[in-house]
Amino acid sequence: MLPIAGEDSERCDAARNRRLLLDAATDLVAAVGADAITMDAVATKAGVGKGTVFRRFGNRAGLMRALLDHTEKKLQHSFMFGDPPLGPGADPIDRLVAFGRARLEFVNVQGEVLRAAESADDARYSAPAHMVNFTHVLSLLRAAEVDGDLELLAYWLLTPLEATLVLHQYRDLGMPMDRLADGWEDLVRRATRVR
Amino acid sequence: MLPIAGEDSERCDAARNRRLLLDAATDLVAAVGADAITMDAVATKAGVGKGTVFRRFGNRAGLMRALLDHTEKKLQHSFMFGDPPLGPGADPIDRLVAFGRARLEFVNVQGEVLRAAESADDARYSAPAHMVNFTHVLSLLRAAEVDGDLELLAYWLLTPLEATLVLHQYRDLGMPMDRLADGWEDLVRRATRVR
DNA sequence: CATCCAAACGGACCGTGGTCCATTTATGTT
DNA sequence: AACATAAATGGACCACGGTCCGTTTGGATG
Repeated sequence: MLPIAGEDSERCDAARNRRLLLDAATDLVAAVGADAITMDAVATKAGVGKGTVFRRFGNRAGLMRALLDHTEKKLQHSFMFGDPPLGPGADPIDRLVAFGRARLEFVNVQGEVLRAAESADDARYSAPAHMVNFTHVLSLLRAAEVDGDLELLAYWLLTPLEATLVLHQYRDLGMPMDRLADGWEDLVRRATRVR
Repeated sequence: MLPIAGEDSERCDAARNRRLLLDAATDLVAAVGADAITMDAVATKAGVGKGTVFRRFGNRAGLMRALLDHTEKKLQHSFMFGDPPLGPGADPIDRLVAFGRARLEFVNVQGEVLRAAESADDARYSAPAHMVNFTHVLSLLRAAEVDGDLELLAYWLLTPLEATLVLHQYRDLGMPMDRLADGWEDLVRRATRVR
């Protein structure tokens, strides 16, 4: 059998279990919060063995990433193909600002899961989701003809949007999201001002 | 007995065990690297029970923080009382730049331990060491009469110096430290340019 | 339908971080 | 010196992430 190009053919029982696991995980997140979830609990709730969870998702962070996948893809689609100012057509710097605001909103909603997904220790900055964001920011910086070390700048413009930091500022320090968003816009405009 | 004000009186056996543990941990870090160290191993090597390790340092990150304490204090002393451009006397922005360079050098040397100390999940940005750096950066920004949301700016200027990111850029991506340092200086000068 | 095997499965098992509490010990008081 | 007590100790214990491997199963082939 020839698998359709790019399609990840998965045995049907495997696919069914993936769904069971994602549904179970979603329920548990809603019930007790992402931080309190154990892999055992997910497996049990889905009615499969623990080994299956790890075979599917690799580790805890992988499961969290999978939970975010759908939403993350939607966001990616928005800034790649959606309407301005997020999507193509608007001024690159305005798009960048819109990206940051959208990302902050994302963190505001999916915060806990996002933080759990980011805590992959090793592969935090090489995770696909981060790479997509990085590439996007970098290309916007280039399009805006900003000068300087744009790769580094792209990395550093993304760090203020990381869930761990944002959640700390928002929840522990009580900084409103608006403040973070406005501050980020200000940072972007300063950092990208052509010399 | 009245403990001397501010002095943390510690029973002498406790103090002795603290030293034993720190020495053991230092040796182990040198021998196998910070990432490979287990709390059991430290306890055993020091000849004490595991409970003692946790009583002293709270958790793994706490032990790592304790390992860094001496060096970290020296760095703090340098930028608070040392010679310019790191210490007082120089232009605030120049001091800020010097701070970043010194910090990057610190990460370059103590990278692994620093990363292990930062991964405190919850209390990463409220750790004393981070607070000191934050306060310092904030006061420099104020001294330079930079405008804008200086608190946020202080947070965001510190994130490029975090061990996890720096180690990724340096080791995984092969970015030389000089590049990071120069890039950071550039970022600082842009972000602090008075409107 | 019978055969075959790569893929998937599940749960026992392991290592490690962290907790608990009965026991020991340092130190100030009488 | 004997006592009192708060602090310190240590190691059994627990929970959770992650691995391993003998067993089961989907589904392609003849």
